[in-house]
Amino acid sequence: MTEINKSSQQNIKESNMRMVFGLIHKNEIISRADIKKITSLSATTVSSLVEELMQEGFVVECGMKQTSKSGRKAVMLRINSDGGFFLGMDVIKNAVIANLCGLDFEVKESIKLPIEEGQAMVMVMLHAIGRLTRGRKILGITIGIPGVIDPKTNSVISSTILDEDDANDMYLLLKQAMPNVNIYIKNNSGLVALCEKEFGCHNEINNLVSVDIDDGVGAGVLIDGAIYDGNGFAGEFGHMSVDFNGSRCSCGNYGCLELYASIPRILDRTKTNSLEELRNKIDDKDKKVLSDLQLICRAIAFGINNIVNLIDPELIVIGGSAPLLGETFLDMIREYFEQISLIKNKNIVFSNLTVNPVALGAVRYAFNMTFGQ
Amino acid sequence: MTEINKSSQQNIKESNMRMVFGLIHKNEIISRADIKKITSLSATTVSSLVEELMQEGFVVECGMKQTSKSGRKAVMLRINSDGGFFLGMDVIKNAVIANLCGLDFEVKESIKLPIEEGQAMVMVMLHAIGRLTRGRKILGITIGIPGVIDPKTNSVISSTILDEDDANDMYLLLKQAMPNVNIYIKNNSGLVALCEKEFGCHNEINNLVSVDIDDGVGAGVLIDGAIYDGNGFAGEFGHMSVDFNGSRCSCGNYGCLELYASIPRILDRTKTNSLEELRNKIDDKDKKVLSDLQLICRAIAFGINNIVNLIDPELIVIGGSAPLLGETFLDMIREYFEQISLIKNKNIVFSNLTVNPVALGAVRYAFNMTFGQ
DNA sequence: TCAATTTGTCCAATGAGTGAACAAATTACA
DNA sequence: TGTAATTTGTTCACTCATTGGACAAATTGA
Repeated sequence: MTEINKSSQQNIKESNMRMVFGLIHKNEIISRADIKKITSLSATTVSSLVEELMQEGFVVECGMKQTSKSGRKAVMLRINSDGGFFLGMDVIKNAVIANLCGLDFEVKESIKLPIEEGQAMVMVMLHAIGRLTRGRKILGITIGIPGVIDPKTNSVISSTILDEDDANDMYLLLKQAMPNVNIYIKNNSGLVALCEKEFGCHNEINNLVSVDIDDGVGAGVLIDGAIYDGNGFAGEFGHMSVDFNGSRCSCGNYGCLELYASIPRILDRTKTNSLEELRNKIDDKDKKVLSDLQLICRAIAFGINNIVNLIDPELIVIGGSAPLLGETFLDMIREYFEQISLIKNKNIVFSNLTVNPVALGAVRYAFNMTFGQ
Repeated sequence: MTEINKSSQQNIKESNMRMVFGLIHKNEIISRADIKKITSLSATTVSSLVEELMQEGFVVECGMKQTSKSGRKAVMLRINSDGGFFLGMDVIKNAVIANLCGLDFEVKESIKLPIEEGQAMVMVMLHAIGRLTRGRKILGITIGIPGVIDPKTNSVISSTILDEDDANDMYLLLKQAMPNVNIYIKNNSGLVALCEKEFGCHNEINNLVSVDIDDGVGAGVLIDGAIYDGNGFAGEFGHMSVDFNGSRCSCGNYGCLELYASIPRILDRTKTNSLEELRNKIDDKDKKVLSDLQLICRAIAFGINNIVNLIDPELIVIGGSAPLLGETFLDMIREYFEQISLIKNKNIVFSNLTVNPVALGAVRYAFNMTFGQ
């Protein structure tokens, strides 16, 4: 028999509690009366929900403030940033980066542990978790991995950087170490997309694609505010083809975007040795380099246009190392895009995040799973 | 101030009511006791919800049946197929096709009204609505349109077949004629995708893309069981490029899939005059035709692979006129796909629907909006 | 100083869901 | 045939989240 989720009074309370918490979180400081006005919950309900949030240590009162022309001052409420902590991890080829954040998403502590040759990756992760979580109220942990994860079982199906043992046992070993904490394993590209939505200063955009240009080319897809994984393989943007007569890629496809637009390929084609050198030549308007970049930017524009023609997101954010190349590079992409696109004036921007977007996205993911987006 | 939706007891009831109705609908006949077991609602609640559904005329009792080894027979429940009606419309270049269905989705009545030169399309639609709805309890109407619709206002932003007046006033005029009925205006490709999910015999698949190959090439995107419109332009699959060195398309892009895979282009390239002729030549293993089809099928495979690398749906359903070409055609596409894909054994099938998928999808959309999916 | 306003708590009432008790219907078996 | 066991579905008293009204406290303005 199928299991179905019935609704009960607990659902109402949880949902309203999340809403109230979300409001306090978003508004920095707010009074019970204003929460009542915004939510149209009754004063009684607001008071009782706030009371419970204070009991749990998530919310604190912070003085009185005049909020209207006349009448009694209001007691202001704010998040207690130390009321609970989330841990977000970015697992890369030879290191594990772990950030610990409070409820205000400020990074309280951050460590980067190298992974030595032959060392089991999971052990390094456990070490990082041990160091950051000691004695703290941990509400959730998210691990960002380059690879395919089965969303149902949390198991890593395939990854370019994990060996089989690491992939198989990861979730269980982590869960064993932190049995009372929710642990999420997510593809890193999706976390970047979430980070862009939540911290990228794009206001209230819920459908976006983040394009990551680095050693490889990937994409994170955000739909209705949530990371979209498809069957686990969503976001393999680097292996979208823009030329079915192009050369063969290691993935088996022909004319993949990654063959044009990964950083190594870009350096190769422009005959430069580093991003700094390339950036300087772009800024110096080096004719040869600008001409070499044409094909690259055109390929990227075709890739983005293919995304737009399929899922028409509100925003495309280009991140990874690409922003280091400067606005000229972006403008070239935009120009090609406008030439070929059915939908004009699409919002295509560089990421303006200065933090590690995987680790911070990971923290935010755990937060959203705990408190609702 | 932002408006936010609070939860109340009414939400619980509505949600549970939908669940119970959905169960009865899905199981054809079922007893209160079985509903209790499946939902884990209390017997009291099940009885009271069923009572209300019967009052509204959506559900009827239909005799007793032994459902277990021993004990009292159970009173069986089923949907009252005449308890309410939905109207779904497929608006094409020169005609309006309207289907009226009861709660069992059987087509009770269907009409196709031609649109004469110079006639206002909305008038024809109103005429169809008038004829089919008279004296019936209408629960919802969905109009399927080839074009871009603003999901917030229900207004048609652009369409290849509607003139400006028709596009602007459509929703308001329809609403005026049927003020008490919910009216939805949706892009036709999305409705096809929904129809495939609900009636295409693909069990429990919630992420799929339907590819429509006809005069044009389009796609409907279904994500988590719901039609995904993006900003309104999602599904312009025909203008995905597979060759950035290809010839220019009327849309401004180069190497669009539509230049290879629309039915007119297919007939053109294979030098045949009709789909029947082409089908016969394929079945006769005409070497020339099979060779001409290679490029077409390869282009389609590249397009599908691009979809898969971006959103990795569980299933790709190819519909429109393409299934008339037979399994050989599909196998050629699959073969090319396997050669180039990162993700193997993707489910790519022909549509097996024999009904008008836009009109039926439209009915289902209105149903889902009323009773929840 | 008093009226008006605003904040936030207390209290009785509403309504959705629950579990226990129970009557009715049916099978199994002595 | 009669009785025990099982199953179905209803009635009733109870729980819990939310609500609206009453009310006290705090504050402004006249």
